[in-house]
Order: sequence, then structure tokens, then C-alpha cells
Amino acid sequence: MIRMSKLADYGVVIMATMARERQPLDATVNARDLSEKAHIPLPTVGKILKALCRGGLLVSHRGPRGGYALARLASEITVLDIISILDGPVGLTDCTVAPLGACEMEATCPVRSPWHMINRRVLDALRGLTLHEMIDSTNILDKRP
Amino acid sequence: MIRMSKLADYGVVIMATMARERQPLDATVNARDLSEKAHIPLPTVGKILKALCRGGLLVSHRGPRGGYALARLASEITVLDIISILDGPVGLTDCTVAPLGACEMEATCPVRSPWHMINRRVLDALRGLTLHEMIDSTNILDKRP
DNA sequence: TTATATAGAACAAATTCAGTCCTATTGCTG
DNA sequence: CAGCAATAGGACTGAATTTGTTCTATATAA
Repeated sequence: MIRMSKLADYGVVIMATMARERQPLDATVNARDLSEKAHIPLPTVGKILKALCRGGLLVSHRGPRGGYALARLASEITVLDIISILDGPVGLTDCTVAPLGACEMEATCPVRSPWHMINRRVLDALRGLTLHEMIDSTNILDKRP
Repeated sequence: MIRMSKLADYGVVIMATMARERQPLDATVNARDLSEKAHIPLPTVGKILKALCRGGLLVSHRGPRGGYALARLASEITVLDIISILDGPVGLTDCTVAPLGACEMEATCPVRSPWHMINRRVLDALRGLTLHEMIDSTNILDKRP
């Protein structure tokens, strides 16, 4: 159904929530607080935060008063970054993600190249939106046609 | 993973194959031939053809020498049409498809409106490609940046 | 009347996903 | 230094979705 996983959906919400707190880059938020703010169960939040950390979007700090913080500015994190980490490579069809030669129909497939074009547009749409734009309530995104 | 179902993927291939035959609108192709041309198992092709027929994209003809034909010109059938019929409403997140008020976070959700914008772009990309453009090997789609 | 082809529903198997839990590790703090 | 707080990473289970098949009924051409 061309739907992304709930994990990725949650991930975007969590990242947006962190960014919206407008904390300095080095200020950390722990999983428990995020769970409450985003209304997502704590174990799930933890799982997502760990993945985002491994993916390089967050930095973590262990121990008491530990937590997570954005690894870079909200304006330099895109929706595509988040989804790719949590869901793997984004692609509408297998053949847009699989390595060249993986599909035996490749040479004669009537839809291969059109799919690549559509896929590129989808990627652009996801890459074109940063966390910063997402939380900036004064942005003009919604007014665009 | 933001991937559409195989059924929808097959559906697009099948429709493109039918359109590529460049047969007149009333000429029918049966499921068996399509199965061979598209390299998809016959039962699966049958299932997809039935669904596309119910969805109004194909017309069927029973009995010996029966089969299926496009219900309208290839230039008037979009990729979005095909996917919607086989996979249901297209939407990256549940909240872009669910009726208003279905999500309790709706009022305060930090990502709701950005998602709607991204979703609109994805829909546009899918709606912007017709079956005719897809099979027209001389089209300029691939050359676009 | 018979063979061919689709209609539609029901079904079984397989894959994927969501969510939880457990143990290890790190680092603050008294 | 001892104990607590917090993340790291993996394993595991249950559920939901998806895939692909099969079976019976119906229509139609020869």
C-alpha cells in the first residue's frame, strides 16, 4: 500500500519532537521524556532512538543525566535520512533498489525506466524536507499548491 | 520500507504489457498469453486481471476467444489508477489516508501537515505518468533531470 | 452441447513487522 | 568505591499482512 513502517513514522515524530524542543545541540533528552511527549511506548522509543543513533542522526550520552541529542542542525537532517535508517533504502519497487542485474527481466522490462523516474521524484520529495522546515510553524510549505 | 506490494508491481507490468501490444481497444488478450509475456504465474495474473476489471480499468470478455482489453486509452490511465485499485488508497502514513479525527494526536501532531505535503507530491508523481508515456520508448521522461 | 475463458470467494503458507524483554556496558554521584 | 541511572545490542514472540493457489460457478463461441 505504499506505506512506510510505523517505526519510521514514529521516528519522524520523535525527531521532530526533539527538534521542536529547540534545545541546544548538546542538550540531551532521555527516552522516558520523549516517550511521554510523543505518546509512544517507552520500549519502542528506545528501540528507535538506538537505531537513529547508530545511523548517525543522534548522539547519545550514557549514565545518569544521559540521553540523546541531534547530531547536527535540524536544518541539515532530512526526512529521507530518518526513513532510510529505520526502513532501509527507499524504493517503490524492488528493482529500484536491487543492484543492477538482479532482475532477469531487466533488459526487456517495459516499466523499469519509468519506475526509476517516479522513484527519483519520491526521493526528491523526501529529501527536500528538513526537520527544521517541518517544525517551523511559520513555514510556507502548507500553502504551496 | 515504502515499497508497494508485488501485486501492484505486477499490475503495472501487466497493464504496460497490454498497452505495448498496441492492439485496438476492443482486441482482447487472455490471461495465459499475458502470463507468458510478463513472466508471471498464471493464477496470479488471473487474480490481478480480475481486480483491474472490477476497478474499471479493463473490460473482459468470457468464453472461447475471450480475454481482457483496456477500458480506455492508454493515455488516460495513470500509474496511480492501477496502484489504487490493487493496493487501496495511496498514502505514506496512516494519517494521510484515515478520515479526519481518526488520530488522537491530530491537533498537536508536529508532523501531520508536512506529511500531507509530501504525500501530495508522491501522488502527483504517480498521477503524472500515464500508461502511454510509460511504453513510449521515444518519450523524454528518462532524460529529465 | 462441449470446450474455453473469466468471476469470485475461500484458503494455506510464508514473510514481515511490531513490540517487549533481557543482559551488558557506561558513567555520574554520594 | 559502591550503587544507581541510563543507553547498547540482541533475541524472541505474537500478530498482521501478503502471496499465491485452488475450487466452483457462469458466460460464450463453435
